[in-house]
Amino acid sequence: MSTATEPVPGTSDIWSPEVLDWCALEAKAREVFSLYGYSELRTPVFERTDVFVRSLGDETDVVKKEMYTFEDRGGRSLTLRPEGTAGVMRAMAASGLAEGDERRVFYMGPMFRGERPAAGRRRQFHQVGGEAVGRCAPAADVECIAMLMHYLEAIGVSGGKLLLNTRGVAEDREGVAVALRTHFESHVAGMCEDCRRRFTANVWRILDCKNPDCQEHILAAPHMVDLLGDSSRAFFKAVCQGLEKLGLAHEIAPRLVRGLDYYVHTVFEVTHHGLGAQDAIAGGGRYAITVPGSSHPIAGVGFAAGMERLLMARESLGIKTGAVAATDVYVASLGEAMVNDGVLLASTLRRQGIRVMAETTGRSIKAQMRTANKLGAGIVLLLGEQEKAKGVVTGKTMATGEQQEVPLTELASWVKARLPQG
RNA sequence: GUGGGUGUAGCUCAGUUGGUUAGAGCGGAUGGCUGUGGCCCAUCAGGUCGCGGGUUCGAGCCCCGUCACUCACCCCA
Repeated sequence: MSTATEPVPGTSDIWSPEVLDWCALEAKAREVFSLYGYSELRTPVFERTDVFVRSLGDETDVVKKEMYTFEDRGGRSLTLRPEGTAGVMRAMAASGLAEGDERRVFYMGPMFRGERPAAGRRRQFHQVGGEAVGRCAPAADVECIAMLMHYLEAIGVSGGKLLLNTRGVAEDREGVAVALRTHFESHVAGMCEDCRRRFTANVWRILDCKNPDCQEHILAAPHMVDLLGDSSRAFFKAVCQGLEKLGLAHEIAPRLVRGLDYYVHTVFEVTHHGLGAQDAIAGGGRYAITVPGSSHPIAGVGFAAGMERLLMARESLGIKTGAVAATDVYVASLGEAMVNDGVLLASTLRRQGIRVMAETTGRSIKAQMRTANKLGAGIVLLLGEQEKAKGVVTGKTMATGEQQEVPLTELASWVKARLPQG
């Protein structure tokens, strides 16, 4: 409510039980990705700025206006990672990736972009992604996409639409650019300001423009696939065939180019209805990235999925992790003098693997019972002067209301026998 | 960065054409005779009406600014 206690715009506090949904996404990621030979990699949350500028391309929106960049005390320019791939490639180069070596890693964690927040868009958001480097082959792309679709299925996100396109090999790009410029040359004057700039800076991106004034010319533009050389076309065709072989439905999206410059060949996106205007839940493609300080480009294919959006998709499908009771057992201490005995009792039971909360103030028994009920405790253990004198506690099963005196020596097994899972 | 919507109790929201002590539901605390939860009843706590100016005899209601949230554009996860 108060401005001072509000988290910074575009960031948020994630409380239980929502955290349980996050844990479920993370657990499934580790489970599914390991089936494909991927291992987890944790890279720093910030990198030297040029790691991103060089990898993503300095004409991209991310680099131009969305990065959180700052100087450290030594005057180095550092940047909070706006995506995961660049850092992963830097780590690959740092660890010494041998020629011909193949590596598969996955990651998950926060990313940062200084954009205006909206539905499904935060300044700190979270991605789970995977990268397979060292092989440039259509089957590698197919497997990467297959793994992503497998993951979506595993977390219950059905109904996603896979969009596919190709950007071809680097050698073809100049030819494509020339063809696109030729097409747009006569129309560019009547197009939007961004497109006029893109025309000289990065023609490809014109295809991405959503401005209605530009649509007519964009729709008339030649399709990417038709402008590419034979080898690029063959690669793309092989990817499509591979997906068909696995029964993975996909739709060719001729104008899908994606926002980052490092992509070559295959690019893809998975969209999902019912998320609001930001309907992409995952995206990726094949890339060739030369990290600063390294002479060879690293070839790979990867994807990233937005965890917030996966959660939104799941919610729109009615999937929700149920709230879990805060505790199984509540120790009610009758009177302040009994509190320490109650705390000791709780401590003992926890060593037996039982979830216990103990009264700390010795309020009225009524108040304690209300608390126990609210916490969802299945069992309440009452500890008063009477019980202490006899070496027992009064155990009450909340669902039935029945209660009995239980000797301390038998307490752990008595409780365990009455817990949900035994 | 641009535009729209919103901002009243911990939460969800009422609040009449500006009018005096700002309300409800939920939640919370306590109690309903000796040491017992849920249902019910009662009492209590809790609000600088986002913040700052202005208009007015008088502002939660009107005006301006500002901050925040939210949605959309741009772009993407």
